[in-house]
Amino acid sequence: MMAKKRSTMLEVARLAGVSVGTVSAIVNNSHSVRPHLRERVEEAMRVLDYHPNHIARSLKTNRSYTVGMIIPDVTNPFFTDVMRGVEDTARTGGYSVILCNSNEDPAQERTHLSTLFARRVDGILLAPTDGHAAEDRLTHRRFPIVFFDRIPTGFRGQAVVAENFEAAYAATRHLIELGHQRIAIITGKLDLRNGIDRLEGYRKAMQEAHLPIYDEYLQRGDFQLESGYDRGLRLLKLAQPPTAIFCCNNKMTLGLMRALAELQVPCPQKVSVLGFDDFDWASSFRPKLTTVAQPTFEMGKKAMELLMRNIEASEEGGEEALIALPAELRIRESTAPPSP
Amino acid sequence: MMAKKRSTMLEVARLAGVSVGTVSAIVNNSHSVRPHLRERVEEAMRVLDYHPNHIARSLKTNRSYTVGMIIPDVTNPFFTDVMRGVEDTARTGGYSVILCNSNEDPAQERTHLSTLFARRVDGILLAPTDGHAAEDRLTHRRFPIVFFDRIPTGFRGQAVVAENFEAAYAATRHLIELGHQRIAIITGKLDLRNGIDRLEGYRKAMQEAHLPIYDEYLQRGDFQLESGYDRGLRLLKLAQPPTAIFCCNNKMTLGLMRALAELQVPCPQKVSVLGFDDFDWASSFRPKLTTVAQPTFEMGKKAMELLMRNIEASEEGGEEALIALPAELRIRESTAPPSP
DNA sequence: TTGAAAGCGCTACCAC
DNA sequence: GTGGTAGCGCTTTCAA
Repeated sequence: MMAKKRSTMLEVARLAGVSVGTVSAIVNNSHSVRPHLRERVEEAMRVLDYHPNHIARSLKTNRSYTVGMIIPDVTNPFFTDVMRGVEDTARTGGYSVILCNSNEDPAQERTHLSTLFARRVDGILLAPTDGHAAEDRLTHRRFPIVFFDRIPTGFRGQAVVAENFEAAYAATRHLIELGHQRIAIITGKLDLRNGIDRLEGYRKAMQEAHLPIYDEYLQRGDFQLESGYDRGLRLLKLAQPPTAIFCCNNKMTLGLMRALAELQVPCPQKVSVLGFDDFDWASSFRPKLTTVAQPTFEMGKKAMELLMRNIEASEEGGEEALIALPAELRIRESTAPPSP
Repeated sequence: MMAKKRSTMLEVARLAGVSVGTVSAIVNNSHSVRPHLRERVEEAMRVLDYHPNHIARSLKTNRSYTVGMIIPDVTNPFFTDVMRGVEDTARTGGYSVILCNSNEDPAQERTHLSTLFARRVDGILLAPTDGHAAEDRLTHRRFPIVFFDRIPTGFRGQAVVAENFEAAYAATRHLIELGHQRIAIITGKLDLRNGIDRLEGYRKAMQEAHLPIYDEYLQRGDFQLESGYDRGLRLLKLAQPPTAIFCCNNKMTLGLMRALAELQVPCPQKVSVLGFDDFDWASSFRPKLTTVAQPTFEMGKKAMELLMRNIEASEEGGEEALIALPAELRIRESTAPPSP
């Protein structure tokens, strides 16, 4: 069941009684063609069900108009929301995107990276699984690559992220203003700058308010559901449990909520929960989750725009660019003043 | 910041003092080459950091080793779970997958379809947004395409789906056995076979139990969150509301739960909820959701395997194939006997 | 076993 | 504005 033989530009040209150059001009809108010719050509394309052969074009132009996007977790709505922004922008710019899932596994990330190079993608969008992706980047230096959401510590290059520090600061402030004093945090991976920045935002707010940060209140997670569940359990079983928990991403927040339910700890009556990342489902929860909403679609859009500029730029362009997008605190029902 | 110029097969050939044919033979292992030549060539490839140009090969062989996958909603974990199965299998077979999001919009679906054709993907995996995709398929007859999850009514071709009828029947039976008599359903799109089959499974169980199906209890949704919310509200505000609701996909179930919360209707005390599609988050809910779990990863795997066979098959193969995978009822806390 | 050469379908350049 | 044509890098005959 092979694809049936497709018609070529030459066939279209013959049927319309013009040259391939003219057909090409019409397909690419490269220069103007007299209306009646254009019409005839368009008719011929319709008749022959002509679809331009992208492969041939790529060979000639040395551009595949395809980019690769590697994300750590396809089942996380944060990343798929970003993907929507990427795809939207890509389509507008005439690019397709090959989506790869690294499953939070550095080895899979590497494999995908080299597959993408072999496929001659014009550029790559990457949310790395750990802090070592920079090395890969160096290996392929001068190749258009834009990081998003997550960037390795000490990274220099092009990236689009949220204002993680500011957002975490604002989130913690909200908890403090509610009257909480015993505020815990479940952090993300700390070899990634978003993980660190969120922790630092929390730290600054706590210090400013002269609130102590107990070691047991600082739980290190890894952005995955299990770690939220596990650290949550640990926190709740403390002799002196926190009255509020700031949880650094959506998956971990889900795990945390599971832990609360299991221990029958009422939220927000007994403990307030504030999660990073908003998602469709956050407001379907009981209680509705208070969250920090990142501008996901926007992040994808900006990242893809940056990448396209990057690709289109001449050999020169190696300029660094770190775009930080503001996030928004959405106060709902999972945060409340501590019970007396 | 263009990718740096890559070396070509001709350059390798020259450096090694052989012809391009010989280099090609070595790269593809197509026929044997004398050891000392092979060595010289391999050395040259190393020196020049040669990577075969996949694009040029595709142009010649008319195979891109890329497939397209079109799903209606990237943010729906059901589809991304299927995607994981697809990607896994694709990688093993040497294929890459271009993921496209139609956003439940037939127009976007069409656009993607033609982009994919232009890119000369070797085949397509499709979960259509409506019942008309078949037409497109006819247009591109003999092109390897495998449907999954959703298939247009009256469709003939290759597809992988869940045993929707059986699963819906079992789900409804569960509700009936719990003692419910007033059981409502929020259906999916009814021009898609999965939507219909789930409705029919429900219908059969109801009829067998001699339970009436009131018109107001049969609410037609469209697989999107809003419709679950809206139909849920409608159902709950009925003079005689149902004591159990069977909701035909995950997104709508979320909407339904939101409606319940808003109206402060306790679940399962006042009304039981049984949702189609299981997902990570289902068990983080309060109450934990009783669901029908489809074998998502498996579905992706099977669909990709079918597609690859399809692609590899000679012109002959037009055999139809409808693979139906069993689904599993996961009883948790959102279903209980009706209150007296 | 190896080399020479003809394209794959398209773009881009140069005449006209 | 339009047509002719030379490749892009590779695979694949066909001779030698």
